[in-house]
Amino acid sequence: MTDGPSDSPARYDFVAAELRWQRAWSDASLFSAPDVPDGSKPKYYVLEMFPYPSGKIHMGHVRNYTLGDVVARYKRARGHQVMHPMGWDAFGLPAENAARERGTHPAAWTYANIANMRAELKSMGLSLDWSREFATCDPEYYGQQQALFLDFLGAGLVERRKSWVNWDPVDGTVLANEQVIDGKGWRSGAPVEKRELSQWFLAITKYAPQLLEALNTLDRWPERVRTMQANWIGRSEGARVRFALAEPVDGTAEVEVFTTRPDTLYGMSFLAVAAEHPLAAAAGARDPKAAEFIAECRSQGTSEAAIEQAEKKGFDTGFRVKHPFIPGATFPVWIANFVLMEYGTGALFGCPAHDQRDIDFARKYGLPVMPVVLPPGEDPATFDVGKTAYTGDGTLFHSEFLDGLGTEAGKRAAIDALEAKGVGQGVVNWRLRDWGVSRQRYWGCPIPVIHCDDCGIVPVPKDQLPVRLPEDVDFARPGNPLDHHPTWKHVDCPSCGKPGRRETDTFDTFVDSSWYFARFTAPRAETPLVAAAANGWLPVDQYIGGIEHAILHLLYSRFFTRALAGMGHLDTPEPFAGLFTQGMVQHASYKAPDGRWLAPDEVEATPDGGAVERATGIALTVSRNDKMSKSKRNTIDPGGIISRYGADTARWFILADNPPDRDMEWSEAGVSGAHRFVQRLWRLAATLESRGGAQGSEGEARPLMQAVHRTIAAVTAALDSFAFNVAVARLHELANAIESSPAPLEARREAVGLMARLVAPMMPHLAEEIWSILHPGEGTLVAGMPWPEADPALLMAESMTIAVQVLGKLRATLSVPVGIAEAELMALAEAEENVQRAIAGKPIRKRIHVPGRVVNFVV
RNA sequence: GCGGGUGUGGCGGAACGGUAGACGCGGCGGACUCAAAAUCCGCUUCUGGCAACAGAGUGCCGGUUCGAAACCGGCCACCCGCACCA
Repeated sequence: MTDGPSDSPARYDFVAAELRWQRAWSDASLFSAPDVPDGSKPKYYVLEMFPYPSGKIHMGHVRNYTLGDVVARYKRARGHQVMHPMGWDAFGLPAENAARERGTHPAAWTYANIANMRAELKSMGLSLDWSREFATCDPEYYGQQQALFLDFLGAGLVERRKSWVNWDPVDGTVLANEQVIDGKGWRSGAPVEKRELSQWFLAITKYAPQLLEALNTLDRWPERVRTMQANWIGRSEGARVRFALAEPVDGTAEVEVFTTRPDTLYGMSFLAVAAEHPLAAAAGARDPKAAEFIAECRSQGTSEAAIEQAEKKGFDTGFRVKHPFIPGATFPVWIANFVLMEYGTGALFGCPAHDQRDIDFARKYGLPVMPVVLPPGEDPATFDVGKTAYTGDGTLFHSEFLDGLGTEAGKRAAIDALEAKGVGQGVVNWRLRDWGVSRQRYWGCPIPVIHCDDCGIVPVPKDQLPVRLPEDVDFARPGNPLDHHPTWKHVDCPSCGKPGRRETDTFDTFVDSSWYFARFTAPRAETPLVAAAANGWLPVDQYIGGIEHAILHLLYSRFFTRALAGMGHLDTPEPFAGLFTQGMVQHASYKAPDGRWLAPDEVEATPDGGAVERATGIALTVSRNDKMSKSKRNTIDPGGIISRYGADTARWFILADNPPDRDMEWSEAGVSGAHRFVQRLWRLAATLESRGGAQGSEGEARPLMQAVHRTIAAVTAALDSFAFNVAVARLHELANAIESSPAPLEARREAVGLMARLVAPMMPHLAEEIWSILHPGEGTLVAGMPWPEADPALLMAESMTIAVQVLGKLRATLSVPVGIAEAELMALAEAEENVQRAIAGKPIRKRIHVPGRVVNFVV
């Protein structure tokens, strides 16, 4: 048999085909969603986290949008009315960096990037409803966001208070945490200071109980994300305890602490306050050494990681507090760098024996360690702690009226006693802090308020929205361009008409991404949302994005949705009914001995698994599994892959390589393997007629149809459970089965047609191409066809393979008819030569039979 | 530091507590070709053995079970997040 008619092309021309089918889908308007689901079919809203328009799409985008597109196309085929929109998370720091570095305006830079990335996304063949596209930097979007903010204000969900920021004293700007490198400003190199600013906050903590409680209802979210959110919200029961100062300090008579362990009050050996605490300030005013220590804490960086990883340090203020229960006993007040001002009251009492941080601190500064909780089975006369605190439950001792109580009973008794004395009470404390949304930057949504000397803070009237960003801004000067713009901030007070000042802070970009999914349901509306559309489409049925958003973005969006529901904008309290978190895309990175990072195309692999620089032959340090990043130069441009191999190849490789929730490693070899499969499937269809087998008998058709229908069942189950790599494996098996099948032509034609439909969510262009080869001139699009159904009659097997074990070790396998009697099976199994040898004449004590699977003899 | 996760051949991975390694990548051998590419066929966890087969094996140590990659306890390594990166 030859390869087929000599005039048939031997290769699939994916470049022409992909463009052709993208146009056909667009002409048929297959992917546009109605404004409100019309009820003809169940609605399904698929959404991937929208991209930041950095300039080019990266592999993480390709993975994210491929996953979403598989879901969208599959659900459409399963009879859903699908909404699958796309937009741009377009505000943010990089646009300002580009403006400072290259002199391009942030808006021009951003919209040029969007144009480029839109074209790249279109080349992927995604089944998106592009008519709903918007960018968060469109005034039509951020103006509606300003309107929402005014509603938040009206609902009492906005507060203004002071908080600490990273300050670059040379550049005169606030720095993001990522702009602080080793405690220094990334551009100026100057040591970063903490500075206190008045900032806008959204009162997410008012929703803390609901946000925690409702995690139980999110049964299509990954367990780990729910756990992380629950820990982040951090509900803990404990007590607030007011310690009287031995001597009043600046008129203050007491310090309040929060503790989750009021039962251990008798083990107290010190009290510690944060460096930002008023008592610390009072100490600083009295003692230059204290002020020096506070300054040192202030250079520590504002992130929790930086604070907790820093060496534990303290300073004894000389102030003392009285114990609430022990008459006459007083304890020193320290300033400690591990106490967070934002958590609890910014002060804690130290019980070294039963808290690890406290004992580290106590050992370092020679403070007493007094055990008061006796672990089960320990002797009170001998129990002591060394370097490790005992943090578990036990029986209280050395604790007067608490002696003999267990941990829980002790907490209750201590709280009762504190309340009776009027020096404390039981409280629920939350780790969650209010959301600071102020940013001192240009490229963000202006916060729509005006400051007036007489009226105070005045909201911009809704009919004056949007508050547009000025276009003529100067990035040459350091600081916030809005603040030093000559005219923009000078406006009259809307209330009294006297000269006032615009707020020059803009919103955190997380605000932009906290409601975009709702705006997609009515992207052009003159109000932020349209209730009928939002309620019709929300919640998002399947949301897909990176695990790095497990907490902040997802929690902020949940808060926003609840707040919007509370204000009557929509009905659904939760934005995302289903969540899938994808892994990162990684690539090996290559570093030269002189510290240069080399791009993959500058590198040659060596047989021993290493790599050398192609130009010089210098051996390189290869590090596998590095996150793709510009600084390590290990990024692969998806655009190049798509033009060289086609979108289907890129999509197929990304799906085939590994489970989508795990990190994946991009490999050239894997891509070319995927492309081979694309060509092979196409050939299967294109050469069907010429491959012989037309004379095959009807009897040979049945095994092939069984294979096809088993594949339908397996691929359906795999797609339902996000096991896309397994779906790919099953389709490989089916291709193998079709190629080697002697079935007649018609059966093979049917098999290839069904295969095309199964492949369609993953490789949509190839599916159309194959379908059009099999059904020339019909003009039907696979993208509009229903999902194939597996025929139960073809799923039944005639025989099965049973594993035969002796003592759990495999000794033989048996192929038996499906309906075989147990006794007959046991006899056959026992008669096997290998089984007999393993039994070695010993009596069989037990026979275990797992139907359809295994027989195990216990001797 | 705190919180969360992951770990299976040379590589990516598959496996309702029931035949570990499906499927693919890579490699080796062969066919076709003047040759190459493309394509096709075979082998490919490790050790011993011509083979039949036997032993070992899912990060490490221990446990539960007739049977553990999966369940439990204790470790190790790596990855993600930590509130102004998006």
